[in-house]
Amino acid sequence: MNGTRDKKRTSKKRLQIVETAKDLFMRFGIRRVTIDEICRTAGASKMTFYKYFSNKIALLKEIWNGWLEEGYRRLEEIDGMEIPFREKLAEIIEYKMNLLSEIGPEFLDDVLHGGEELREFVQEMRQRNILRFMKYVHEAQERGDMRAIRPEFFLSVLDKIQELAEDERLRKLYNDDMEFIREIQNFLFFGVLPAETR
Amino acid sequence: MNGTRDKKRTSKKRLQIVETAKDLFMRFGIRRVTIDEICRTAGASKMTFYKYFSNKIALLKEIWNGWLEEGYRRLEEIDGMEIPFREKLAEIIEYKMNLLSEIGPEFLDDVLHGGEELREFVQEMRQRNILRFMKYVHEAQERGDMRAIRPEFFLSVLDKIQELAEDERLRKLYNDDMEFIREIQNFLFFGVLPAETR
DNA sequence: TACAAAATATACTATTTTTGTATATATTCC
DNA sequence: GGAATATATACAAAAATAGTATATTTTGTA
Repeated sequence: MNGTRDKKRTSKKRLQIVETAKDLFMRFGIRRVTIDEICRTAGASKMTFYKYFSNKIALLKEIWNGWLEEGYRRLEEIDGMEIPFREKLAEIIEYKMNLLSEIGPEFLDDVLHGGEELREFVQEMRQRNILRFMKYVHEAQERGDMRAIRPEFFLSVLDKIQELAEDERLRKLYNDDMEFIREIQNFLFFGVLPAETR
Repeated sequence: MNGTRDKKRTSKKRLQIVETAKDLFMRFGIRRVTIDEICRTAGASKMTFYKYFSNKIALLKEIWNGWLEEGYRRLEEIDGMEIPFREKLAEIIEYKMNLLSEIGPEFLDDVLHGGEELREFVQEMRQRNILRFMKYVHEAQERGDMRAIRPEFFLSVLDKIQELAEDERLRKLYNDDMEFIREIQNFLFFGVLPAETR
């Protein structure tokens, strides 16, 4: 009577429910997707759903958590690579922006304007995320890889840049997404001054 | 007391409601979008909505009708162009496929699996559409622009081809949409045999 | 300015959807 | 065969949505 917990977390139907929900949430946001619809699409019965999750929010939290974990793993993976810091930063930004565009604006909207509980959860997760990343930035500065700006400032800048990246009208001014991403990266790395003056 | 009807159909808010609904319907389908949401997004009050439309279906019918009218116009426009018939057909197909991909699968799903009334309406519109197109095909055959296949058969073929075009897995096998569309066009024009044997 | 048309705000009821649970049955897989 | 897992169905409670009534405000224009 040991592996019960583990079995529960890896059951076939459970995984199917999670994957289906992920897909639907990403396409339509959260409020537009009903539990019934998730079950139908996943080919699972409602009872099975409630066996594993107490409600839609619980399921959502698990999905969100999964993304964060994946993000941590990716961060460490990138950090372990034998490339200059600048390229590491570029990798991280690209990863984040791709994830963001996959997740889609509807999803983020619903999370941020959803109920109190969800907003709190996201805030908390964000906080933990930030702490990890701050440590990372600090180490980079110690090594001399980054200018001595305050980590808190850097994080706020990243937030603003993310907002920029989500601006559709802006994005449309570029021929393709890569060009847009590169522009953002270059600005982040070098600022606005031409190379000679630096 | 004359232009009342016209004024009603061209009122600013009315147009805004229609445009907003179009956008939301195309992105999320019909059932996922509430009247309240349309009003909020359009910056109109619910009373204004009900002044112009009796319900969501009525609004939808108007939108659908608009697309059909646009389609007719485009058909005539293409027909009037000074290009070979083959290219006209290519233009028509491209137009249809683009419209279809803009509309999105969620929309079509909801229309087809929606209530009785809506299905009937769509059937009726389709019927009218088909009659017009049949006439077009017939004329082309009279001019010798098309092989003498039966127009009904040709229409069924087009239906099947449209189903093909909507198959995501198939589409993914091509580098880009244009290559995919061209493959379909070529098949439609020339069949499967190589040029020498024709 | 003054009027009529158009739009809004608010509040409310009826309807429909969705949620979450209970119960009895079926399937799967050691 | 038996435990774990999944299902079907039906149902009450809760929540969302639709649609209406009434009173007020904004807007265009004669």
